[in-house]
Formats: sequence, structure tokens, C-alpha cells
Amino acid sequence: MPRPGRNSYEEQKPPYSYIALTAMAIQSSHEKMLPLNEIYKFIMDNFPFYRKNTQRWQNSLRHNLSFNDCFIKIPRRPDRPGKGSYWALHPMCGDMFENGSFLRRRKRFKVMSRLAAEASLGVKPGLEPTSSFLQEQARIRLQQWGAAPGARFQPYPLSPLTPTSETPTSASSKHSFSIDSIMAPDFKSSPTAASRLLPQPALLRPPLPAFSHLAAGLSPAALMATYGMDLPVSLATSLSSLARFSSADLHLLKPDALPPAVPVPIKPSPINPLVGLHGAGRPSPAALARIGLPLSMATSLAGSANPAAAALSLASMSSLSAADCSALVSSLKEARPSALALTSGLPRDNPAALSLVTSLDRDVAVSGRQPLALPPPPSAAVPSPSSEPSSDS
DNA sequence: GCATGTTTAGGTGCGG
DNA sequence: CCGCACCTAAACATGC
Ligand SMILES: [Mg+2]
Repeated sequence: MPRPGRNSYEEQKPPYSYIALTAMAIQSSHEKMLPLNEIYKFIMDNFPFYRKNTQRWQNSLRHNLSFNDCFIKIPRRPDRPGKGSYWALHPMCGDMFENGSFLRRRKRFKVMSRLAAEASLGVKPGLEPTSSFLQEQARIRLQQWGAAPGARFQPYPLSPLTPTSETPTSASSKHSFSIDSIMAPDFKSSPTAASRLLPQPALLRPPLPAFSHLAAGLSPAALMATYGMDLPVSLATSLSSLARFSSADLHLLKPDALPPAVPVPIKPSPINPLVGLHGAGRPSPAALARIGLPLSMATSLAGSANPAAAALSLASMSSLSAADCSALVSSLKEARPSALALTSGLPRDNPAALSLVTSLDRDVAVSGRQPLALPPPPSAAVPSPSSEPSSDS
């Protein structure tokens, strides 16, 4: 029997969960993201208990990374070669722990499931049971595009702050393809399905300058969650280090200051970096980005019988303008599974689709990075005369 | 083979 | 009893 006095620090299991340990490791890093082996190293350096039986607990830890939505992968860019992705905290997960002691957790963080997404979008539930339907939809769509090289992407409304009115989307954007042709192509393989995709405007990533004043203060990981493909770590770091973005900092984002887009098959993470701007526990405007959206808020806003009231309540919680809020709420209802799918990944097994996507990304790099007029900086909170957030129910 | 991820499955403990 | 957070094992895929 082990002596009570002898098995102290090095043999005692720390009272922290794997989630807590991993969050500690990630938050201790300057960029708020770490590769797997660095997470290992942090835990072993700081908790001698985990210097033994590494195979066992590391298996559990990897399970936690995959299973828990609060951990997301940040794709590596060519300027950071290495094994595996970076792991970061989901920008929406906020303060997972009471007071930050890592000992007690609040509610489990879960992003919108497929069923919830379809329900909030008013879409017929599909047949595939897997929760990774976003990736699957992306794969299917891209294969279709690969078969039809002239096709173009629907712009995805990732950031509601993106001035969509200024984007070169023609009136044909209302020519929506049938949702059924996306959701169940295997069951509806009519020849018109592919042609119905046909005229589509170019894929638009939210252009950085449009909301770069909001990028100031975000972690590099949060920025790269959306711009992992386009944003070098160094630029993400310099952006996040700004206390407040001013027009004098625009030179950081001049097109010639940005490196050329690199056609690399990297999965963009379906995360919007604008989250977390309004304090812990507060839903940010980006919470309406449909992706990475906490289920409770997505359903309540999308399902609100009174969109105007929902927008008003959102305005009271954020510093967004009333117009932005109403646009946000309405766009939530109009979101299509294809828009979700577009953000969720690239196929590695389809060269045709891959080349198409990378070429589109080059177009985005040119057209999406023109210097834009900055939206007015967030002023004081909206007075909101009827300040009660009427989340009808 | 090994590192990195994803997923399924079964188990424990706690609180309503 | 149930739901929930958490733990552990293991099968499996993928890329180097
Ligand atoms: Mg995860």
C-alpha cells in the first residue's frame, strides 16, 4: 500500500479535466493556439502526474479535442510547416470556467447540430445521420462543381458586417438553386440538378478591411479561424496586437502588403472571428453567422416570430447598428445549406474541385481585398427604448 | 510504424 | 430514474 505522505505531488492526479488542462495550455500560448505535441508538452511540464502512461491519457486528450466543440483546428499555413493542425478554443465558447479557476465548468459548449441547423433554416431534414454533414455537403457540392467547371459559388454570408451591398453580386443572386439538389443529390440525380447550379456569383470571403477595426484585440487564433487560408500568422499577430484599429493602420491590409494567396489545400474552419467582442457570455453579432453558432441562440433568433423584435434585442446586446441587426436576423432565415457547406472544407481527393476552389480563392484575393470604407466604429450601446430583450416564446 | 484525428462504446459520479 | 459531464478503451482513417 502506498504511504499517504509519500505520494504527494507527482503521483496525485490533478483535479483538472482534460478540457481544463487543454484550455490552460492553449490560453498560455501567445497566439492562443498550439499543435498537439505542444499541448502534450505543456501538460507534462506542469503536471508530473502526466509524465507516466502517456499513451493512455494522450488518447483521452485527443478524444477530447475531437469530441468537444470548444476545441477547433486552425489549419497550418505554409509559413508554419509542421505536423497536424493548431488547436484553439472556439471563439464562441467564451469563459468556459467559473471565475477562470479551471476547476468548475459552466455548461457544455455545443455548436449547432445538423438537425438544429435544418430546423432553424426551415429545411426538410435530410437522411444522412452523421453530424459532419457540413463537410459532406461541401464535398458533394465541390464534386458537382468539378463536373461543371463554369459554375461559381454562392457567396456565403459569413460576416454580416461584410458590406454585401457593395459586393459585385448581380441580381442573379436570387436565382437560387434547389435545396434538394444539394441535400440529397444521390436521390435526385436528375440532369437538371447540376445545371441549376450554374450561374452563381463568385465565392466571397469577408474582406478583411471591412471589419478590421473589429479585428484589433482578437487573438491570432480567432482571426485565423476564418482566414487560415489567407492570413499569415505574423499578420494575424500584428492585427490582434492593436489595441484599436484606426485608419492609420490600414496600410497593414493594403493588397500589396498582403502576401499572395497560396493555393494550398487547407480546410477553412467554419468560424467567424468577430465573436467574443462584447464580453463574456454575451452573444456577439457573429453569433448569427449560422456556423459555430450556439444552438440556443441560433434557434431563438431564427425561430423568432417577430424578426424586428429579435433584431432590436440583438441591437441592445451588441454595438451593431439597427440596420446590421435586422440584416443579420433576416440573413439567418435565408441561409442555405450550401452557404454552410462552403465554409466547411475542401476535398483532398478531387483534383478538379481542388483546382477550382484554389482558383476562386485567387479571385477572392484580388477582388475581396480592395480597400473599403471602414464602417463607423462601434459607438456607445444602443439606447434601446424598449430595452427588454423580447425573446418571445 | 508512428503521429494525428475521428468516432463508437461503455463506464463512473453527481444532481434533479 | 434520468440527463449530464467526464473518463477510458479501442477501432479506424490518413499522411508522413
Ligand atoms: Mg473539436
